[in-house]
Amino acid sequence: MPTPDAARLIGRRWSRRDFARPSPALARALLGMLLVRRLDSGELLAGRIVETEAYCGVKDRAAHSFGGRRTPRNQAMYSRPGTAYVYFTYGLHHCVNVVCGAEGEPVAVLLRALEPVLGLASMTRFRAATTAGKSPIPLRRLCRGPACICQAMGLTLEHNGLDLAADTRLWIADPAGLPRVHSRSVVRTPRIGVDYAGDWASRPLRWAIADHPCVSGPRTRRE
DNA sequence: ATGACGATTTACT
DNA sequence: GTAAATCGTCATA
Repeated sequence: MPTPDAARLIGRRWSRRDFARPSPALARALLGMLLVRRLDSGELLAGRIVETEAYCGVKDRAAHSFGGRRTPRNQAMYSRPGTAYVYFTYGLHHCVNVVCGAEGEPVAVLLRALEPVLGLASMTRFRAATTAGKSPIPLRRLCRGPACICQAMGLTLEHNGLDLAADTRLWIADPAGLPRVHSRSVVRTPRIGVDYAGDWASRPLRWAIADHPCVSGPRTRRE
């Protein structure tokens, strides 16, 4: 069971309307929020979101829903705002997205990095179990990268389609005790790993907290 | 039925 | 810097 301390830290859970906005707006708004997971054991895992990417639907060549493509894999993108879209890629990795926008509009925000907040020991175990790494994983690397988030939090296709606005195992929360992310410390860059996406590849649709040690990719600099 | 390819991570030269 | 790991998904036939 969550301790009173944990409950206070986690703060207000996001509801449906919090998710119902365009993906760039959501990508910015998610910075500083918590991704919270409750394990079957009752233990809580949580990480503060420090890096996101917006995917803009049918017109976005980098999006899985580009051109209105709708397949068994990406059908969660067409669900209500607040749905979790988890997909499997490269034969070994999972990534988690937050579906947003209007009902049925296939837009989403990819969670790329978290600062671990609760359940660090379990996250470390989950990561070690999937990576078979030799050296211990430093805290800043626990959730640095979209597939690392899923490893650390134990997210798989089982969690695809969960309703973050209602499910008891996975949700987004506005933390009570953590500082708000000021616009001065936010950087925007092109998205990572979408070089195939033509002119959409260079659009600044990645958001991150500048100079945060848990952010993936090249070092981000404050503007 | 077949083949190409990932919204990645890690290790290594 | 480059490459390997590894397989579900999707487009084509």
